[in-house]
Amino acid sequence: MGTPLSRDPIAEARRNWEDHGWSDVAAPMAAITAIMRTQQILLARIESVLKPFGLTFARYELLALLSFTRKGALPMNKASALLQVHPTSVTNAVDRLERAGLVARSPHPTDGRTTLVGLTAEGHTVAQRSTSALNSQVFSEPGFPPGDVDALIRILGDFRRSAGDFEEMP
Amino acid sequence: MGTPLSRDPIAEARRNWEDHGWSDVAAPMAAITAIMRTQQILLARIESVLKPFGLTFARYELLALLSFTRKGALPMNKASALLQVHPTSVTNAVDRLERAGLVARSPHPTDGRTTLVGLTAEGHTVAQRSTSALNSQVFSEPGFPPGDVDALIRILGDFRRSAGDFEEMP
DNA sequence: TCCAAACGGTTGGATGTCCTAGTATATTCA
DNA sequence: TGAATATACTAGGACATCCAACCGTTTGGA
Repeated sequence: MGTPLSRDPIAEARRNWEDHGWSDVAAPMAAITAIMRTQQILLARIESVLKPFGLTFARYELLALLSFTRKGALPMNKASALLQVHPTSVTNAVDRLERAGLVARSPHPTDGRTTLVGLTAEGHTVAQRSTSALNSQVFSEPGFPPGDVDALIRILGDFRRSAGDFEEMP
Repeated sequence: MGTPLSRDPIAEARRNWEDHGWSDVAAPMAAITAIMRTQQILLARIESVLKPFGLTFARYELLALLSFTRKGALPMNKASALLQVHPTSVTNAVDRLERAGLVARSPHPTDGRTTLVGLTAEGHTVAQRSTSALNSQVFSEPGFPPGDVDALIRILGDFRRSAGDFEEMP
């Protein structure tokens, strides 16, 4: 995040789209590009808060997910489904968290294909502390006023449902 | 995007946050997580459309940016500023596009530090064709109704301005 | 005129994404 | 009962992100 540009590059792109005769898709293009940029900004903020815990957002999400389960453990395929990432991304995160001593793999008691990933005591502590940090440093000042937060939840919930993420009705 | 989950994992996470006493930040957390997931879905759609052109979104954005300049060329530092990515990301993209014959580097006429990156004839063609494909396959059916598109543009524009992206007032 | 500071771009590295392909295990169906 | 199919997870790889550090060039000020 260097010095601000004097003009909004996405508004500029939208004008370019309109100038080229693509007016009917200029607004969706701008909205989608704005989502990309907003994610990038938020990810950078989140990662700077997590860095002192030795975490990235991907690793944090797995720790947080585990911390909300009853036993602090999940089958890896379940983690992949709930985090909505490819199984190889879960393998990567578990590898790194295991190496850091925050989780441990264990075999499933009855299914030889399945590996459980569970929080260690230290993993539980780091999950709690990093969540506190995110709550106070990112989520309490998200950069959106409350009305916009509610609008985003509705708009992006509708989008995710229509994209096939889940079936729950509002 | 496998089979839909029966429940919205982000709504679930929000309930977890509320159950743990973090009600005041549960909604922003859900909004931010939804932005992350929405970006991921959109990126996957965009990349599947670009794949037949041998492009990724990062490479496409650079080609598109160049195609809107007068001479089809820009200094690399300018590209970095306008695309809002780190200079090393531009180096990476230029390397790959140059290798594919879609752009070429050239020295700046008067500033020995500066490298220009310009579209080749083939790069120009690929930029046009891939933009057409995105317009017809992604931007014409973004997954958001028009009212939501306008709301996103306003909300995310306000966010990006307050994050220091640009100074232009609405 | 010279030097320190800044700029531009690269290199090497860490990280995480998903793809393809492989192996081990479980399930289903004939 | 056995074979085909499906599932779970991994390995190797391509890709793109940004960080830290470096080198060459330009700029500005003493």
